[in-house]
Amino acid sequence: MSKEQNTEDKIKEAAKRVFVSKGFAGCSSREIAKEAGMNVALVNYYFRSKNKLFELVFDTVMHDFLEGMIQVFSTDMPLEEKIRIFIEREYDFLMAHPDVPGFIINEITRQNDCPIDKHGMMEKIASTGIFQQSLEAQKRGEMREIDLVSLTMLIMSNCHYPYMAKPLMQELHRLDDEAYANQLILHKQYVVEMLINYIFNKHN
Amino acid sequence: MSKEQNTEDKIKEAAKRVFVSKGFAGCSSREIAKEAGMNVALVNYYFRSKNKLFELVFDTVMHDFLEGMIQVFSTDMPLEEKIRIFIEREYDFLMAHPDVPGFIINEITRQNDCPIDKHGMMEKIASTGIFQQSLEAQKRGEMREIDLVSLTMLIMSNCHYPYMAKPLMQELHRLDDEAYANQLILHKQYVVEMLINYIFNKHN
DNA sequence: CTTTGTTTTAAACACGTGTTTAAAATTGAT
DNA sequence: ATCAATTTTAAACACGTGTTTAAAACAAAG
Repeated sequence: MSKEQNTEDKIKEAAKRVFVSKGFAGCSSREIAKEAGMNVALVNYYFRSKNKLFELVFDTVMHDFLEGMIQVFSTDMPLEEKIRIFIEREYDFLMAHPDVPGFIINEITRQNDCPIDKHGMMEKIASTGIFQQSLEAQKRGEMREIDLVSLTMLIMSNCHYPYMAKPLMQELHRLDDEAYANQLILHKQYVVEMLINYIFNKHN
Repeated sequence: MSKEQNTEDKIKEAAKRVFVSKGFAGCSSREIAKEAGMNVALVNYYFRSKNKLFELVFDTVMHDFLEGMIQVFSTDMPLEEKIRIFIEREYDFLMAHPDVPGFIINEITRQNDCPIDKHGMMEKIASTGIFQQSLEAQKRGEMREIDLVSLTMLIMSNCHYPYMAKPLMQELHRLDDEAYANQLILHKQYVVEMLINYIFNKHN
C-alpha cells in the first residue's frame, strides 16, 4: 500500500489487524506498537488508551461490515436478486476479511452494555426499504411468510458461519487451507440455491 | 447440585463456567479460584497450570459437544429423521449451553497447532455409518447430490450461528432476552423445514 | 495425644500489563 | 541558525498476571 500514510493511520491499521485477529483480550498494547513498527508510548500519544483505540477500530470495522448491506439493499433490484447478490457479495467480502464476523460477535459478547449501533446503521438499513419490500413480496405471495428476524438470521448464518468455523471444519474433515477455500466457493452455490428456493418457494 | 463433590471437581466446574463464558485470554487464574470459592494456589495444586486446566476443560466440553451427534447418528432411523432429530437436539442442547459453539471455535482459532481431536471423535462419528448412509441415499436419488462437507456446514451453520450471534442480532433488531428466546424456538422450525426440503428435494 | 500425610492458605517471585513522565529527536517558521 | 512546537523515544510507575514456596490447618492412624 501507500507508504505515504501518516503515523496515526499506520497505528490504526496495525491495531485493526491485531485486534481483529486476536481480539481485545488476546493482545497487548506493545504488540500493536510492534506491528505498527514503533514505540508503545506513541500509541497512547495518538489514542489516549488501549480502550479508546479499540473502540475506534471496532466502530470502523462495524461500519464497513454493515456498509456492504446498505449498498446492495439500496439498489432497485427485485428482492430475489437483492438477496442473491447480497449473499455473493458477503462471500466475496469474507474471502478478504475472514475473521471480521467472529471479531464483531466476540467483542459485542464481551461487554453487554456498550453502544454498538453508534452510527445508527440499523436505521440506515431499515431506510433502504428492504423490510417494506419483503413485506410487500409476502403480501403478493411471491415470498414465504417468514418473520424478518428469522430471514436475517437464515442469511447471516449461512454466510458467516462457514468462515467463523473454518478451523473446526478443517479439523473435522481434514482439509488444508486450499481445500477449504475451494469448499467455500462450492458452498456458496448451495447456500444461494437453498435460501432462494426456501424464501421464494421454488421447486428444485 | 450436590454439595458433596470434592475440591478437584468444584474447581474444574468453576473453570468450565469461566473459560466457556470468557475464553482463555479473557480470564485469570484468580478469577477461576474465586468462582470456585477458594485460593489461587489450590487451583495449581490440583491442576499444574492454567494451561493444563484449560486443556482438560476444553477436552470435556469438546467431548460433550460431539457426543450428542454420535448418539443420534448411531440409531437406526432413516436419514431424514436422523437429521431432523439432530437439529432439534442441537437446539435443545444449545438452549442450555448457548456459548459452547463460540467457545470451541474461538479457542481452536486461537492456537492453530493444537491436537483437537484427542478422543478420535471424528472417527467415532464416521463409524456410526452416517456418511455411508448419506452416500447410499444419494445413489438412490432420495437425497440431493451434495458433498458431505457442505452438508455438515449447512446443518451446523443454522444450528450454531443463531446462538453465537445472539447479542448482535438482539442489537440489530432490538430484542430483549425473552423475545430472542422465543425467536429461537420459532427459528428452529424454519431451519428444520428449509434443510429437510433442500437436502431431500421436497416441494412446499 | 502424637505423628504422619494430605489439603489449604498467605506470601512472595519474576514478569507482562496499561499508562505516564520527562527527555530527546525532529520539524517548520522566522 | 534559532527557537518554538510537534513527534518520538526510553524509562519508569503501579498493578495484575501465572506460578512457586513454605508454613499453617486438617484428617486419619498409631
